[in-house]
Amino acid sequence: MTTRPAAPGLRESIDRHIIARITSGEWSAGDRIPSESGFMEMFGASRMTVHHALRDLTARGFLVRHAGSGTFVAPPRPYVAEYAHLDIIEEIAARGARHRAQVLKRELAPAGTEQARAFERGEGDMLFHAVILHFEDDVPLELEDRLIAPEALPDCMAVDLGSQTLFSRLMLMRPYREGSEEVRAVLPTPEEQRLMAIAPHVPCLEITRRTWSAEGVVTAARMLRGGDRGTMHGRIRSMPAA
Amino acid sequence: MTTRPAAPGLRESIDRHIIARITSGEWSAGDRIPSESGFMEMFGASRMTVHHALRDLTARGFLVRHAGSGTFVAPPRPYVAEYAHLDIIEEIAARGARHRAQVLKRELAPAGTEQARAFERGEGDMLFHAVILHFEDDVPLELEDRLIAPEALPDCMAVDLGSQTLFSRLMLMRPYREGSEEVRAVLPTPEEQRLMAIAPHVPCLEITRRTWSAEGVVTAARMLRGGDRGTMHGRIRSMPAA
DNA sequence: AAGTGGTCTAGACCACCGT
DNA sequence: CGGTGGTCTAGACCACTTC
Repeated sequence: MTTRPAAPGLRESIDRHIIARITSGEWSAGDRIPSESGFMEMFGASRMTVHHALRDLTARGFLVRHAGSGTFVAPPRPYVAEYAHLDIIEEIAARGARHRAQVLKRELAPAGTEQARAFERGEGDMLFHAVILHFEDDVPLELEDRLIAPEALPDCMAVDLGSQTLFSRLMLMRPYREGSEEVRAVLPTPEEQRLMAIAPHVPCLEITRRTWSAEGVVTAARMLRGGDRGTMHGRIRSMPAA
Repeated sequence: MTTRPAAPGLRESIDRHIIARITSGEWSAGDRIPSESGFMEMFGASRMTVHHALRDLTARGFLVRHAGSGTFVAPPRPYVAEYAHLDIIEEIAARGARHRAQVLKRELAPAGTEQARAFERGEGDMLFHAVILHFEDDVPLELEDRLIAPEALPDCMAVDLGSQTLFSRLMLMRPYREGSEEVRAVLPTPEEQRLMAIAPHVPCLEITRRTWSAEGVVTAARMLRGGDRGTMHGRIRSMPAA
C-alpha cells in the first residue's frame, strides 16, 4: 500500500453538508463559504475531492466560484412553470385513459401567404398539412392543426397517426430542437364547437407552437383544447434537483 | 519538473467532441461510446480528466454510464414547455412597459371551508387574503386573488405591493420551494369583466397556482388574464444546455 | 480473468484576486 | 505576495459486468 485508503462517499458527504446549509438558510445567497483547503481540513479529503464536490454544486446552480476570491452561495434561480406531456398521447396515457385520433385532413399542399411567412420560405413551396381531432375515452379533447416542413418528415403521408403524434415523431427523428409556445383563451368557431362537441360560449385554450432546428422551421401547430377538459397541468420549479 | 505539463482545455475538448457527435446524430441513443481508456489514448489525457469529462456529460443528460459495462448515449429527454416570468412585474418590465397595482383587498381573515381544505389546515385558522389588479401601461392585465399562510410572510400586511409581487416576496424569503399550476380558459363574471375592462364573452386565462414547502402549503392563488393581452409565452426545451 | 466505471490521494503548474 | 480556484497527471483500490 502506497497511499492512504480512499474514504468512499466523502464527496457525497461534502455535497450534502453544503446543500443542507444552503437549503436550510444557514448560508444565504452571496455568502462566502470555506475555501477548498478549508474543506480539506474539515473532511480530511484531498483537494481533488473537495474541488469536484464544489464544481458539481456549481454546475447544479448552488454555488458560484471566482478564481482568486472564493466560493459563494449562488443567487436563487428564477422560478419557472414547466409543462410536461407535450405529447397528447402520453398525456392521456398518464391519466390512464384511452386515446383515439380522427384524421380530418392530411395533404401536401403549396404554402399560402400566411404559412410561407410562418415558415420563412417562399409562397407556393410544398408543406405537409394535417388536421387531427384527438379523443380521450371518446370525448374530443384537442383539435390539432399542424404544418410540417416535408423534408423534416419524409414519411409524413404514411405515419400511423393512431399510435403516435406527429410532434413526437418529429422530435424523435432529431432530438435537441427548440421551440416556442403561446397560450391564449379563445372562443371556438361554430365549426370547431361542433367538432369538439362543446356548447356555445364555452371558451377554449389555444396553444400555438413552433419548433425549429438549425435548418429552419420544422413545424407550426395550433391546438385547441376544450373547456374544463383541456386544462393544462404544470409544476413550479426553481432548482435543478436538490 | 516531475510530471508532464498539463494540457489546458483538454477536458473541454473531450466534452465538445462527444457533444458534437451526439447532437449531429453520428452517435444516437443507446449507442456505446469508447471507454475511458479509449479516450485516454485518443486525447492523450489521464484517466481523471477523461472520467470527469464523461461524468459531466452524464450529469448534463447526454450520457448514461453503467459500471462494468460501459458508457452509452442517453435516450433523448422528453420535451417540456417552460414559462418564465412567473412574476408579473418582471414580465411587464421585460416588455419594456410600466406596471401598476391596485389593491382591492388585503386582510387577515379566518379560513372558510374551501380555503381550509386547500391549505390542509383547520377551518377558522387565520389566512392572509389579497386581491390585486395588475395594470400594464394602465391597461388591466391580471386579476390576482391570493391566499397566504401568515407565518410564511409575517409582514404580509406591510409589503409594498406596488414595487414587488407577493409571489416574488414569498419565494425570496425561502427559495427552493415547489408548486403546481393549472391553466384553463374561462369566461369572467360580470364583475371581473368590469374590473378588467373586458367586453362580454371575451374569454380569459385562469391560472391556479399552489406553492408549498416542507411545512405545508405556503400560498394559493388564482390569476385571471384578459383576452389577447393575457397570452402566455413559453419555450420548448429538451436539453439542459448544450 | 479482463474490462468497465466509481472513487480517492498526492503532487504539480497556472491565472487571478486582494493586500 | 499569499490565498483562491482551474486544470491536469499518475497511481491506487473497489465493485460490478461480461465472458
